[in-house]
Amino acid sequence: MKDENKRHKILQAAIKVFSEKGFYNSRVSEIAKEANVADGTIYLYFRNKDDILISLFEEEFGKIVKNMRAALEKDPDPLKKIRRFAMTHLSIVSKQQELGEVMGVEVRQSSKFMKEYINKPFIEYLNIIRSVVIEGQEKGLIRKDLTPGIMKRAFFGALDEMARYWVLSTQKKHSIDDAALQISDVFIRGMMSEEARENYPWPP
Amino acid sequence: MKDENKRHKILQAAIKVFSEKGFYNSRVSEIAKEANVADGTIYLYFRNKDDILISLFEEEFGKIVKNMRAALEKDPDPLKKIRRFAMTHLSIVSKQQELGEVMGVEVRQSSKFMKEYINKPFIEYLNIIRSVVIEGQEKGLIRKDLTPGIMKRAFFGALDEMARYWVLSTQKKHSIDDAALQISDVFIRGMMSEEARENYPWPP
Amino acid sequence: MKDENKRHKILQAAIKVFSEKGFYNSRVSEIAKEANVADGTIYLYFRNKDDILISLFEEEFGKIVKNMRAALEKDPDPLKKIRRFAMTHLSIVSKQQELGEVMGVEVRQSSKFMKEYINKPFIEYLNIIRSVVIEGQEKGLIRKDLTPGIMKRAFFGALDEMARYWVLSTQKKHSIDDAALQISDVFIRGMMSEEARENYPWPP
Amino acid sequence: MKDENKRHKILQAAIKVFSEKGFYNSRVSEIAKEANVADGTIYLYFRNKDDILISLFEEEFGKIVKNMRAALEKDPDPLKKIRRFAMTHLSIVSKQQELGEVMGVEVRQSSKFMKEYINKPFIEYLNIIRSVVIEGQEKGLIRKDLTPGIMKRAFFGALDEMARYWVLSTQKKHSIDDAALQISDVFIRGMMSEEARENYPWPP
DNA sequence: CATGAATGAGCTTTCATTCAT
DNA sequence: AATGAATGAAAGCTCATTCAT
Repeated sequence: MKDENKRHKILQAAIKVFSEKGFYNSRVSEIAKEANVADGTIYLYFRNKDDILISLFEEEFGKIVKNMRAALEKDPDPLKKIRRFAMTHLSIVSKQQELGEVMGVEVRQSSKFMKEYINKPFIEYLNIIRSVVIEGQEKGLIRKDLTPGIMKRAFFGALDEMARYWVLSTQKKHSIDDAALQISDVFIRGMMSEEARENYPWPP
Repeated sequence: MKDENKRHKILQAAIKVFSEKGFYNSRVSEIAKEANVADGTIYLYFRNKDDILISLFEEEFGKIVKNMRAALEKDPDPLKKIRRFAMTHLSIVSKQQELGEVMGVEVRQSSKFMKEYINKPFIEYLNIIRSVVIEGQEKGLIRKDLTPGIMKRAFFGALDEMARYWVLSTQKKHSIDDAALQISDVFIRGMMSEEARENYPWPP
Repeated sequence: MKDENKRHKILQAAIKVFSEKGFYNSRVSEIAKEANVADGTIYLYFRNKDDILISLFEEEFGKIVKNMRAALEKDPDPLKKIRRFAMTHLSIVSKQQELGEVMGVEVRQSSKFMKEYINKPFIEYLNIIRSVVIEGQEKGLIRKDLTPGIMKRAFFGALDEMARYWVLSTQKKHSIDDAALQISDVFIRGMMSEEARENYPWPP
Repeated sequence: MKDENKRHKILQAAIKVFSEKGFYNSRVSEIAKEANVADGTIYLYFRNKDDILISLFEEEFGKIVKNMRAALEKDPDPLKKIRRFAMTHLSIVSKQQELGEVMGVEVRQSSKFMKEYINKPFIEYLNIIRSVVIEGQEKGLIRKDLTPGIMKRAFFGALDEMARYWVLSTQKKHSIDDAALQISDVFIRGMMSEEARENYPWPP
């Protein structure tokens, strides 16, 4: 198993095939064909079909988590971080549509057993939002009566549903950036503390 | 009618089985067993396995849409309608956990062909939110720079992600009502127009 | 699973196919074809391919054990029982050549796990010989310094090797009855006690 | 010779692996691993997997035949030769358990095509017994009404079944030497001519 | 209308064998 | 000569669907 490159080729092929047909309607042989390898070769790099999806999440989602963290470091302001999260998230999805499709569509489908595996990086991703919310609360910018654990899911859910729509719809009605701005704007205003609203008006 | 009753029994069985194992990991024979009918009987009422899921959505979702419309009519105030939507949505999900699970988990998984069928009642459901947002904008309560089509998805997505978490998690950390209140509160404050904020303070 | 007859048909087909190609070189689809059923039908009656072989042994060998016991009851004399065992054994094998082939050839090949299952009726069969030897010893006809557990295997092995040769060879050099007589004769004379040799001359 | 040495290493590995799992449940890659060579290397020394087993028999069985012949030469007396055959056979099996296991278990399993190859040295081995029987008959020690071809199979079968039991059973009930003595003793007494019994009493 | 045994297409996965290095 | 990654044919098994009863 010299060829780390081949593993990557298979994962890329899997993203494409899964995004087109969904996990359960995808055939291992289609992935092999798309990756220009023999069916058997897949099994040199992955234990089984499930393992392809799991690896996809662990590795690709891992990268995304890393990139997101890097993107947010630029902004010291938690409120701006929220906006940036939205922009970055939807930009990732729009740039890697197929990956986005697999993420958004497939995360929820697999058997509950698989969900455990998949959830790890996913929860990590969600917790980026949670950290920002907590940071905002500590700095007095976000209302303390809001539960960070609820906010992280609400915000992610809002973006994710939007992304799914955008990715699946053939004619893109709304600009994806516009959606990111509107959604983050609503969340920021909605979560802002009273003091912040006076001293630190939004939009900046 | 004996007929209609058996069809219903099958659909109820399908909800249970799909919610436990997911569509692709459910066997037609399991649904038959759960419904206390023979495998073949299923095919007297449904064209095929896909048709069971499609019918599930059309019929069960249809009821939900109807109930939601009825629930919102009680409130003339668009902002309160938003809160009520959240409360009702999460209450439906928590009361009919299995159906909620199927809705949340399965809507997104099936082949794109099926999605079209499933989408119809789903879009209708989303458009309830859209109408409320438009109504709010017309009454000057909601900012006019927000796109109703984006808001409907963002709000639904926020609630849905929360519902999914709540439904799948074994130990329910957050009260589902609390989540509904916080999420709707953030959206209402976030979407409110400047004038409304002065004349019509939130929470009421 | 109404049709007990169909199960039997499959087992008969399996005997034929296994005897021709050996267990590992037999295809489930070949058995299905030979039995005039669909591939899937096999799995309504048997858990898997292994289960076919296991069932074959449990059921067919069971019958043989029963028949052998019945055959031996006719003779009160242990020495004559030994001869009859040989005659009956080789006659079973020669009449049901294919079954004999599967028995002789396949018993020893399967994984050690399977062997346990298969061994049960086999040991039972061997123990028929053991009982006869013990009976002979009690009656003073067979030397007491011979271990019944060794004799049972030696005698069975002698017959079995002969049967295997006879079954596999295309041109049958030796008459199978002649072989049965010679082998049992050698064992009887060889195991006889000194007193028996005087009072109870062999052949009778 | 480096070459011949590697070939030998592979055969030794094959004996080990085949004896543990059986031919069909053994993987070529396992043999390669056990022999510390690459998978592909095996195919420099053997045509295919079947060829490994065939070579095993031809070469290892060949040695055994040679050793057995040498062992028997020490005894001029055919009856003693029979006893020595039993002792030597079971001692070989007990000393080279793994090889014995492969011999006993695998000889009979492979496809009929393979059997032809395997049978050659096997028949040769059997014919050692045959020669002894004939020699015994010529010297008037063994009854002339016994067919040497039947006796060779019966005697070998008796020993082989014992060996198989001894090799496969984890707790060895019977001493292997004791078994060899008892079995050969029964055969010798059983085959002895009347005159020999008087002039040449057994045991010597 | 209802049944459930039977079907067989089609899937994932394995593994003996090859061949570029 | 030696390697071991790559191959792809082939097999066991599943399960949606049918249809004789």
